[in-house]
Amino acid sequence: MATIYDVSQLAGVSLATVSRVMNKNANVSEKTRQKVLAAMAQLDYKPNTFAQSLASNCSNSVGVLVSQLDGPYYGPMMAEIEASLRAENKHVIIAVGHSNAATEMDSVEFLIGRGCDALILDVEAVSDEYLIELSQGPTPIVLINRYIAQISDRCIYLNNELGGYLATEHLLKLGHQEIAYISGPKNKHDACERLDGHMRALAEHGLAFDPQLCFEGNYKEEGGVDGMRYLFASGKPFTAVVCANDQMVSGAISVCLELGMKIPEQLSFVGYDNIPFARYISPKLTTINNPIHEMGKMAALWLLKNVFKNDIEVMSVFSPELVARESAKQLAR
Amino acid sequence: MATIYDVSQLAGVSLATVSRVMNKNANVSEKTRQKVLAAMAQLDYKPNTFAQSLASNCSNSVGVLVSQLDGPYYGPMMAEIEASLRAENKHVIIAVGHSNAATEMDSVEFLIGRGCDALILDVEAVSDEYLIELSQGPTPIVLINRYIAQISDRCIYLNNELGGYLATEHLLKLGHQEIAYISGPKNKHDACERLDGHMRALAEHGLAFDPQLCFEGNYKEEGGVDGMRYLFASGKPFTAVVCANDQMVSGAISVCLELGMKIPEQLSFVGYDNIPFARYISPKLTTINNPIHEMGKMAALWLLKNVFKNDIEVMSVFSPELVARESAKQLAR
DNA sequence: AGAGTTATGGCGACCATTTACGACGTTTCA
DNA sequence: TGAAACGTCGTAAATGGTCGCCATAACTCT
Repeated sequence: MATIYDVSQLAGVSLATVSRVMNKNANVSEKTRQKVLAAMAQLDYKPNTFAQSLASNCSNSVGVLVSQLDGPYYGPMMAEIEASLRAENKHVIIAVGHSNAATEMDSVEFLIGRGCDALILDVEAVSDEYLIELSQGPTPIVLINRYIAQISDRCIYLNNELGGYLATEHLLKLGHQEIAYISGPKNKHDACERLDGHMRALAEHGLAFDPQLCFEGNYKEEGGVDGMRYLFASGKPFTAVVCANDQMVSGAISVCLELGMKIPEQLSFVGYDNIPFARYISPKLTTINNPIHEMGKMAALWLLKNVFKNDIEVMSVFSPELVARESAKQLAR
Repeated sequence: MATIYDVSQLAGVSLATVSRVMNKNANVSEKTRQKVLAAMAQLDYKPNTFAQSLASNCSNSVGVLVSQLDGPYYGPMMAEIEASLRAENKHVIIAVGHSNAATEMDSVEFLIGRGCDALILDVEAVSDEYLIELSQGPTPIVLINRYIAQISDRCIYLNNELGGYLATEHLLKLGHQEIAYISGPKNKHDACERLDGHMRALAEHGLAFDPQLCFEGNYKEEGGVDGMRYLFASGKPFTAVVCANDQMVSGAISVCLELGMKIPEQLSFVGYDNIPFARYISPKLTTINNPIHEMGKMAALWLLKNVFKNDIEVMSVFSPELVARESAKQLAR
């Protein structure tokens, strides 16, 4: 493999000049530039990445830590992150945190130890304090799907509380008064925020929140299954169910269909996330749009601008929006 | 940041000895070992990854190239790859090929150029010859979901032809004779193989393959939607549909449900892949199990064993299996 | 005591970048 | 004409862990 030294020999210039040609931040005459370029082409020269990283202390890599890789949620986000960074020749190193504090911290250490220039974190279990301290370290971080006031400029998130509010408000507008709720795990920030929104919507309409009509699911299909069985077993009446994500809605609906119920005629459902499948399951899900892929893109662009100093414009913030499809229906009187 | 030199000074030994302690492949007396370890702890010494990579010409990273990151298919595979490699302190760099030959080759170059020690490739557009040549290069590769005879030891794949056969055979056993087929893109290997299996099943049962009952979809939900509309418009009679993946089944079924049809009473469906959602959509999908996550794990373990020389046992091969659920039903006479 | 084994040190190669410094040569302007 | 300014390019050192090779020691076993 040809080295920069070989190139300098062939071109008849010094090492420094070859480097100057490659990192076009210094003045080099056009004539020497061409000589060097020709020598590089002739030798099929490719800079040694390891030596570049050592000397410049920059690996051109970004670590991305997500809670999980399976499931419908993170794929679109990863896709956007990869595309945006790849376009600027940065590579993406992935790690999975499994929504566990120890694993999340271990993953952060792992990524930093591997020389990532910056991190994109979607973490749920780790404390605010940890992240604030981390943000003061040498490796820049961006938080996705989480808001911490002290480092708000590094937070790219959706107002989950508002989303939860919109979901329940939609049902209230359709005349529903007895609304059950299948929550995500209470140790996850977004799950709590969504539930808060639900409770605020109830309160603003003068309705009491009934803890017995609230079930803590696991954000997976089984969570919806379990939640639905719990709600039926509770004996409490309800005409609509809000689920904290679409996967749990699909599990919940599958239970109802197995019991021979007609959805949404007998029971209305509202989900959250608007995963790609939401429009293909039956009935088509009414849900809250969660532009997770755009958030991924925004995180990547933020890093390109603020860490890699690219001259890129970063988009503005977004809001949750209701997507009304078929799974929620006007309450029959 | 402390360097290996600082450690050697504090411990009163040479650089070489410190290195020997870290890379426990040489004889070091227990006494010096403890001295060095103590010095490292005292200085909170962390080896510089970049220097390690430069000197050892090994980055402890594996490049993973997949066709896409969104969709339900690759998430589980990535999750297993990440978990298996992470357990051995290897990191995963991702790239997306978009089923396009130029992009795939570019991505391979990108990953190799970044110093990956090995590659896991799920590529569809690139030619066999390219991959054979690549396999002879300095960077080891493993192929997922593709079989090339000349490098069969590096291929981790499922017999797609057999899977296609099993799907159609299941319907034949249920009495169906007029079976439509919604294929994946014909430029993808696995799509062709699955279709081959379908045709073999028909042939073995003395049935002719009718090209008019075959539609080339795009492996996404819309492909199923388009396929279903095409089939209905064709005017040809059919009692069952095989789709080359589950996403297209869900699209196809959604068209039928919109038309007020009863599934599976009026039309049977068999899918392929057994994606997580398959059991939560209504009706629950009868499909071919595609253990893509296990294949990911196997690819990772193969690399750990053959490239990183870990003493790990790699699992054996797998076969496609039919998962009979609700979307296919005995033909009423 | 001599032979064999184990432990350790020294050294150079690996290789692109950055910085400081200086040496030219050319241009510009007083 | 002389000096200052500027563009261009070279030199040299530091960055930092690994690995192989060779040279010493310091043991252990007959």
